[in-house]
Formats: sequence, structure tokens, C-alpha cells
Amino acid sequence: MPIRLHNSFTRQLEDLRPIVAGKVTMYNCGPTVYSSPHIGNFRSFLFADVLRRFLEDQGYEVTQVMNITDVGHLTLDDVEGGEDKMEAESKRTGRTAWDIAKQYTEEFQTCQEQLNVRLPHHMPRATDFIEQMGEIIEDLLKKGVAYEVNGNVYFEVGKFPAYGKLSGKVLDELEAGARVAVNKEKKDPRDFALWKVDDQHQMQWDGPFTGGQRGFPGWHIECSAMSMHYLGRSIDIHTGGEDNVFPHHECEIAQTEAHTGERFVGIWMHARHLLVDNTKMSKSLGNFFTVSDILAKGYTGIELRYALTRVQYRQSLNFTLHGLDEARKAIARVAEARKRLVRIREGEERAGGDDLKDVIQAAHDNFTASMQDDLNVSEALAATFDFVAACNKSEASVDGAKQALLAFARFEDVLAVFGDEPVASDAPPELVALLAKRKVAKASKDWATADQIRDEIGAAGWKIVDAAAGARLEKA
RNA sequence: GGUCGCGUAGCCAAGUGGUUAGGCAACGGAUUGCAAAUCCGUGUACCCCGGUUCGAAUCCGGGCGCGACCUCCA
Repeated sequence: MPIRLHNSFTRQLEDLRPIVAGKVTMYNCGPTVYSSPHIGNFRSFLFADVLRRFLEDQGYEVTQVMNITDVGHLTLDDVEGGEDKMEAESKRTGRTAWDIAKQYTEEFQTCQEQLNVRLPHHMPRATDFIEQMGEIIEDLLKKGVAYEVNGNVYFEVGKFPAYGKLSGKVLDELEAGARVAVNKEKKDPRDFALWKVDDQHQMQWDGPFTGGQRGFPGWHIECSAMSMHYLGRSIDIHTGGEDNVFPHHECEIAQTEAHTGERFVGIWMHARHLLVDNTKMSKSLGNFFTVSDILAKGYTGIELRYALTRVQYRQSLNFTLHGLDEARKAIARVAEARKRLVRIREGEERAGGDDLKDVIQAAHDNFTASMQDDLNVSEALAATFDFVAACNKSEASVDGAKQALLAFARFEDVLAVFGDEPVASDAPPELVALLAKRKVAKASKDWATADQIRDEIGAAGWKIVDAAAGARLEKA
């Protein structure tokens, strides 16, 4: 069974057919580092991470590139005025744009670790690729699909007939002046900037193309440059949030394909936006969360990851704090089942005779089929929970437990929402001794002593679990 | 206005012409000296109205409601 993925470009599910058999090249639109990344950003990044993990699970050699946008992302208020997000934040805080970019890049990387993200192979910064952007601009100027006015360089959309195909926009509909002041420099209001002249800009470079003046690059050109640098002219998969479809990805296609004459991307994939309490996340509504906001409330990275991953990427996901509580319980259910299997494997709990072979096979098959179906994580989780129930009901043999744990390890490898394999028991010896004393007390019906010992163990941060198979200690 | 998506049991959420998705909660049971924890069991739900069909929550048409995008945004 091939992996089927939804291609935004064709609006259809398509079999993944990499350019080079067995290898997948993937580019993910990454963060703009002018403020703390929020959980909505991470829904997209986690989607990319799960995609990469599943491709690797399926035996593909993946090369993953995620850019860090540290320049040239123009603000709405000032789209044609030349100020970008980094500059705006700099003005607001009185710090340099370079400082701001550095701080938030580091914060982004910390969040990735907290959320159990497998790091992309390359995470290039736009500011390190000015020269490569210049090469593309130079070529587009030479080909006559870009033009220069007062030092500013624009891509001439009218020269690229396929413009609008990804987003489904008809050119005529992109009317001038709808939401943005008309820029008289442009031949056509739809034309977009490749290079902006601005000698006030903190981040400025000599124009990296013939006759180029000092300034900074437009937003879209960075992804074309970095994608081509690391992955070549044509790549298999390009991901981003749904808001990237237009204009960002539309512009990427235009400038890249006008430059190379080849198809830029095989499959475009876009993650639906996250909603919080059924409405768009925004600072003014008070439903805006960064990763650290959630961690500060006492939730773990993995709980947040579960909550952000559990719904398929193309469905809108409604994030709530209640959802985090549910995630915590669901994760615990999986952990409990794994713990029991570990105890059986380690000989700490009596093993049965069931090798769980059929159950394990069904779990693997269902999990794989779900993920192959355009990364249907909800179904893959259902397969996992069915497996939990089956394991709990079984009288697993030592080998059965061992194999079942390997299956759980695989599901964790792909989704990374359950955590590492739990340890059977690592209680300190003195507490184990106390537990033995309690057993004696209980046998002689000395409840006072037994309860006292339970309190002592509780005070040490552990709890006694009286199960049918005998009492054991677990971290409270 | 244009484009697109959604409406599933208390909540979250898969599925998509005939077979119990799953999670959380709730309820019942097992276990226990009591408790905690855990495990097992229990839900016949698909916005409304027409149509197609032997059969529709699933397809078609209409309606109502919600949301997203339309050069800030993952």
C-alpha cells in the first residue's frame, strides 16, 4: 500500500511517488522569529514532524528542511512601505532586529525539544541566504519576468500564466486596492516584491544582483532559495499552514518555476488552523497560548503534543484546556498498559501463555493503514487504544509482552505522544522493605501499622498500588 | 461579494451506502480490611426538509447554523 497524501495543488489524495525512489525531500515553512511561537504554529510544525516520522517508519530516507524567517516578512500596515516584522518588533522594544531574531530562534528550538520534535536536518536562516536569493533575482530580471523600479524589484505576475493555480484564485479577482494601498511603482497590483530598497533597515545588504541597491529581500524569495539550495530544483513535499497558500506559496511557485522551468513541488500539504474554544486564537480574546504558557499551567510537552496532534492535520482542531486534561488521561491509559507489559517481561508479574501474535499484527496493520490514509492520526490513535484494551485483557507471555512493547515503541516512534517505555519499578530499596513490612502487618490484620506504613511511603513521594497480582510501588 | 470546509451520542473526535471507531466524562462490576490507583463492561448518535436506493448519517438537491481563506498570520 502506498502512502496517500492530500495535494493542495490538485485538491486530491495522491499516492506519494518520490522523485528518487526510497527518498523523500521535504520543505516545511517554519517560524517567523519576531515573537514567541504559539501553539497554533506548533500544530503545523508537529504535523510536519509526524509526516517525517511516518515516512521514516515506512522506510523512506527523508531530508527535511525547515526555514527560519528572520527578515523580510512585511507587516500589513506597511506592506509597501518597507518595514518588516523584525523591524517593527525592534522599534517596539528598542532592541536590535538581530537580537530579537536570535532570542526567538532559540525559544523556538527550545519548544521543539519540549514537544518531542525530531529536528529537521537543516534549519537555515533567511539572512544566511541573501546571495542565493540574489542569484534567482538576477535570473528573473534577465528572463524579463521581474522588473526594477527605483531599486525595488518586483515579480511580474502577468508573465507567469499559472499564477493562482495553487490557491484557486482567478487573477481578475485579485483586485487592486481591496485591502492594500495601491503601489504606483508596480505595473500590476498583484506583482510582489523580490527586493526592497531601504537604507534605514537594520538588516540590509548590498543588492546581491547586477545593479542591485542596498536593501533587503522580499518574504517569498527566501523559501525558493533555501529549498533549492538544500533539496534541488524539484522537491517531493512542501508543507505549511493554510494561510501560506496565498500569497506565500503561490509566489514561491511563480518565482521558482519561472527561474528553473521545472515543477517546483510534487505534493503541497497545508495544515488547517487551530481554533481555541472554537474560535480563532487571538491576543485580544485572551485565548492566545504560547508553548510556555501551557507548560506554566503544569502540563507536559507530551500532553500538549498529544492535544495538538490527535486530530488529522486537514481538520480544524479545537484546542481547549479540557482537551489537555483528556490528553493526560489518555496518555496515562497507554502508559499503564505498557507498565504491565514491562512487569511481565521483567518477571515482576506472572506471565500467561498468550503470545499476542494476532493482536499485535492487527495493531500494526490498523495503525499503518490509518497513517497511510493521509496521516489519519485519530484512527491511528484508535488502533493504539484498541491494542491497549486487547493487551490489558490478555494473559501475555513474556515473549508476547516483549513483542507488544515493541509495537508500542513503534507507535511512539511515529506519533511521539505517549512517552518513553515506562520502567517496571525503580523504587528505593528502603521503600521496598517497608512494603514488605506492610505485607506482614496486613497478614496479621494489623491495619494501624499497615496504614502507617502507607503514609510513610506516601510521604516519600510514592504510592502503594494494591493489585490482584500483589502490591507494588509507583511514583505518586 | 468570491473560494473552501464543517455540522456525529454529555464533551472531544474517526468513519462514509448495509457490519459496536476511539478518547474523556457518567453509570455498573472486578479487585481491596478501608482507601487510592488500575482493569473490565455499558452508549445504536450522525443539523432540518425533500430525492435516489431493497437499504442513507454516508450519494444528490434545497434550507438552516458554524468556521476558514481572499496580499499580518502556522
